[in-house]
Amino acid sequence: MLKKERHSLIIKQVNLHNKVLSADLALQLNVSEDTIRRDLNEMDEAGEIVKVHGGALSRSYHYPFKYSDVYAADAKKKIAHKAISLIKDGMVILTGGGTTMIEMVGMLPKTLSATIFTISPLVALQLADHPLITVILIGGQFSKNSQVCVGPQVTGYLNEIRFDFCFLGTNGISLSDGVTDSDLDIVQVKKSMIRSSNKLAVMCIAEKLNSSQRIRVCELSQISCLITDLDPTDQILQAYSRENIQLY
Amino acid sequence: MLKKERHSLIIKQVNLHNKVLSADLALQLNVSEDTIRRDLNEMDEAGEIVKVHGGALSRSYHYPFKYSDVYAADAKKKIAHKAISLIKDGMVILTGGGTTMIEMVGMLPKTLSATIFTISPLVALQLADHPLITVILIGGQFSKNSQVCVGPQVTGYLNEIRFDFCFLGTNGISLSDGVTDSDLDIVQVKKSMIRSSNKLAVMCIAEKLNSSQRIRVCELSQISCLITDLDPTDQILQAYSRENIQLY
DNA sequence: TCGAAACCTGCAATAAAATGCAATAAATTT
DNA sequence: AAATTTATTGCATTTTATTGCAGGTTTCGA
Repeated sequence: MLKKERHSLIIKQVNLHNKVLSADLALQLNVSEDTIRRDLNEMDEAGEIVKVHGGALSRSYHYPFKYSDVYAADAKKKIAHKAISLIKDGMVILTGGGTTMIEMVGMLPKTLSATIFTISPLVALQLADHPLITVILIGGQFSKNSQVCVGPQVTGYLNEIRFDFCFLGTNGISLSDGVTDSDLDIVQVKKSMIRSSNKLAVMCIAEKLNSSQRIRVCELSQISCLITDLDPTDQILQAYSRENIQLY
Repeated sequence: MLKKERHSLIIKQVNLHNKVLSADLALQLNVSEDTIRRDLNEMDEAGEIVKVHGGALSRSYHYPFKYSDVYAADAKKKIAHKAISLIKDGMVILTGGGTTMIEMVGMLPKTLSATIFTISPLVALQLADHPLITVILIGGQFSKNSQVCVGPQVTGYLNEIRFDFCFLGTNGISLSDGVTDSDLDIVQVKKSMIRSSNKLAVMCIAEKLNSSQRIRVCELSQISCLITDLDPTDQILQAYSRENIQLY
């Protein structure tokens, strides 16, 4: 039994059950628990699973989305705060998902009246106690990774409507590649979202600036506003300003 | 049971009910209350929940609570458990919202493969870590009261598809009025859901049996299965059995 | 204020992990 | 092909983690 072979079997197990016990794996794969532990540690290093005492968990299981966002929470709050200033009474807005977005809608003033279309169930739920905002959840296949709706149902639906403003979070933005993402389904939806909106605001924490993912979402020229946790006068941002992007 | 696994389960409970009691968790997860307390303390440290005397609260929603208000999840668990036994591999299922429903999908065995359409964002989210179930969230206007999607978008969409089974919770069911509800938007959606499904399973806790709300959802004759927390042989249920309803 | 319930602390039993080491298996070089 | 290096594995030992329990203390709600 090759090590790689073992690893792929372990991944399968983890994906299927969301958890594995070292002892079980040792028995199944007919190696010592020490070997399994070493395997799990390597796979944890590689980010494939999360090693815990006694075994391992799938990443999605270990970090229940809602609270994984202690990460860079301050930055996201700052961004959310700036984003809100762009929203005016009566606007029809389209939003993606992500912790920053959830943070943002949670901070919307109770006196603001607007219509928000979203592909994110969490965004909708967050708005459940807002008195004046009408929420339309755009349905489709639910992507378990990103916890938003994707697929042809979503893109087809988006074709029929025009929005004032589209708010998107991103994991990659750079001068050379524009806005990029790692999941093809998401990218297709984001492209539709951008196409259907008059203006596009991209929200990005500073550390993701000038980094790229695999798949292109859009060019810099399509962005109206770039919202980061940095000061708009920050050196790093000036190159984006030259692309006709309004900085916040 | 892995410690982190327990933590994940606890977070789910907290998100679902906004609060948990240590004693309940100890029973459910089959560990001592001391262990639960240690878990809750750690999770509080990590910022995932808020520990309070007697249990824990969700971070986003921590109001003080008394010992007196214990949520009656037991009945709902029983119902959920019975409902699951109706679901077979490969089925295409439609579900409404409500805590019982969320409880149910959370308990679905990881080896079950099925397609679940739902109007409830919470149901979709609850299924995010299920390896084999395809989730389609049906979009539309998000109803803030009931936390599900309603409106013409939903009913229109439902017209196009046929489902094997529809699962609905209800607040009112009686011999004279059939299934009833208090929210017109919801009722319209429920009617569509029933029309699009071959079979209808209604889930109802015992105390709601033989009670009526304002607006009619459907006749008893349209119900295939009635799932309660009572024993199917219970006296109260026999009248329903005479209506050709299968009792669970 | 009182009694019950929940809490905390330290302790012991058990289980899992880390570490160092030797044996074997693969890969690489000569 | 032989020799050398490197990687992998299992085992023994030590260290750490997890858990339940006993006890004394605090908190809660009536």
